[in-house]
Amino acid sequence: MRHWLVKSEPNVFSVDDLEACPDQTRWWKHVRNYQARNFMRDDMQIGDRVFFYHSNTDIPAIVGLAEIASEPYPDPDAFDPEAKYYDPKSDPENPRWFLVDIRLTTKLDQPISLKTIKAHSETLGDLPLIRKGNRLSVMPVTSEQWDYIMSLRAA
DNA sequence: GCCAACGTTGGC
DNA sequence: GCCAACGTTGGC
Repeated sequence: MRHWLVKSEPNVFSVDDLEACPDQTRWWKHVRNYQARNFMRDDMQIGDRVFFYHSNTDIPAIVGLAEIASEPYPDPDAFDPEAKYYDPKSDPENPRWFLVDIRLTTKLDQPISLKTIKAHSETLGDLPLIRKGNRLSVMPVTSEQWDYIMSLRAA
């Protein structure tokens, strides 16, 4: 099993929005970045655990725990000329962009803030989230990092 | 293939 | 609102 961290801007799609979805499950985000795409398309598996992170907000933080709820599948909006995320270079025969569904398992009572995570950068320094300039919207988390971050919940 | 210009991300 | 970092685009 792998672990991931996915970013979402709460004014676009928040953990509360995910919680309100049927079965707390929804497709996740129009990724248009090849590195992120490759993680989703090639490495994500049903049941993988996911940190749901709020970016670009007052207190950037991990706000929920989720899991991958579907196999990767082509992003239908990439084929729709009317859609904002239409990409004429993606076609159904050879789709360029992919989605997975995610299911919220736990909304955290006490979010784990970026500030807290950064305070442990000596241990978590390899986490792309806290590497300077990193803008990946989906990134792998090692099981050690996962456990360590979970241990910060009580702090 | 190079690289300047531009757009986006996202913390602060 | 600012700005650093980075990816993409497009002229050459």
